[in-house]
Amino acid sequence: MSLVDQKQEQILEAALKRFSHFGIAKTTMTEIADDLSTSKASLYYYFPDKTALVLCVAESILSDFINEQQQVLENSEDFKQGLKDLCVIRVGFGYKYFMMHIGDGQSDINTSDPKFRSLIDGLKQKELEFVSQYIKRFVESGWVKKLDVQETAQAIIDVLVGIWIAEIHVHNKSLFPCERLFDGIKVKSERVISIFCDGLKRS
Amino acid sequence: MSLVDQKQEQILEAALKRFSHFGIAKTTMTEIADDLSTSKASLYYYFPDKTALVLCVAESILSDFINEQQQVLENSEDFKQGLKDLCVIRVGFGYKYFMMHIGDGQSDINTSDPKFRSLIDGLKQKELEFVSQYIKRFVESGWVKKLDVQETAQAIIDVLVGIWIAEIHVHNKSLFPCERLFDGIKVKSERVISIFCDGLKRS
DNA sequence: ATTTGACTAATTAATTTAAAAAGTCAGAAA
DNA sequence: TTTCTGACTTTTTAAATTAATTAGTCAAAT
Repeated sequence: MSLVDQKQEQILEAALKRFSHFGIAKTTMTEIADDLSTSKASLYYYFPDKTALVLCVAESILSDFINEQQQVLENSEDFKQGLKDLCVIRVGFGYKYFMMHIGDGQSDINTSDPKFRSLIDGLKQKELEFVSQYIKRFVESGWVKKLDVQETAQAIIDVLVGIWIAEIHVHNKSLFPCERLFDGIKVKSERVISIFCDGLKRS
Repeated sequence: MSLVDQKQEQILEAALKRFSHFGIAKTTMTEIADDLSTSKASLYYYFPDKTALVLCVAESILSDFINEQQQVLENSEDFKQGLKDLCVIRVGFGYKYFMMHIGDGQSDINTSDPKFRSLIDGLKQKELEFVSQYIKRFVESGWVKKLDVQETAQAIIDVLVGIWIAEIHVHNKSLFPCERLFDGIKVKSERVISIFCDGLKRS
């Protein structure tokens, strides 16, 4: 890893700390520079602007998010349990990075930025693919009945995203994430996934 | 019906028209009065304040909403079809009264108003009850397997609300409701309900 | 090649001012 | 007596102005 890359890594790390604690909007470039005992101008030597920095951090978090989910599904031999584990990972990430408001609407990120959009779209694509793949595996093993795997995968994702957003929305009075909120999301998601899986089982 | 009641009805009707077209915030008491060729002060003879008027309108809409859903379920002999019809009714109301933003977050209504809260809570209670009742009927008929009906009813509602809010959220760039958005909600809801029902079927 | 202090430009926040809407009331009309 | 209204006050909301902060630049230094 080159020296430039190392420095970039340090900056990303420092930015991530601030972003995940205070949110993107409440983090200034000067603060990140100060944390690294360097100057703001120096940051601009490594990143063209704040948006690029934010995008790098978001990309790092989100690809971890997606990869962990993929791994959990790939290593699961129990269809229902695999999807429940998926819920746990999703909630864990949501709790950890809540302040960044990546997923929900009140985002600090400019969600219409084409670079951000294409990042999100790519990850959604990948997510749809590995959930489809997961279902396909269990269709082939005979546990799940024959169906349109992609459509079904999309339905599962829709449900999880839906419960997620609805729950955050309803308990929105509290600006900060509380464990109770995320526990609620976990419980509801797992409950729905359970029924859902029964509906996919070969009868 | 007394003369006072009649006048109140007229006011509610006029208010509903404006509210559902322009939203609550963009409707003034003077405009409602003008529509009825009367004076603003006159409105205040029949309603103590704007909030009371809004609450009356909301109550009228929402109880219709709930009652139509209840009727559809009560008259359904096909478990899955009944729930799909429920989706259709929900989407229809959403489309009709979208501008009032009753359900979603960006509400023109002060959602923390205790009177509004108790109205909502009461209706949610009722909704949970008749969905539970619906499931119970099909458990007893043997079509649905034995399960905690209330928990299951809540899961169905969570899913429908979730898809609803998530979809509005994602396509939020368009300030106004478009048919495509609500078609999307309908399709996704029905798709999920279908799988869900299979999961509840006695095997 | 990398860093920096001192700079400008663009955003955001705070303050003030003006406009609009909510809400009141004494007295008129039915 | 019940219902209605114009003229009024109070409260909210919107627009305009100003001040402060932050993003982003650059010539000079390391």
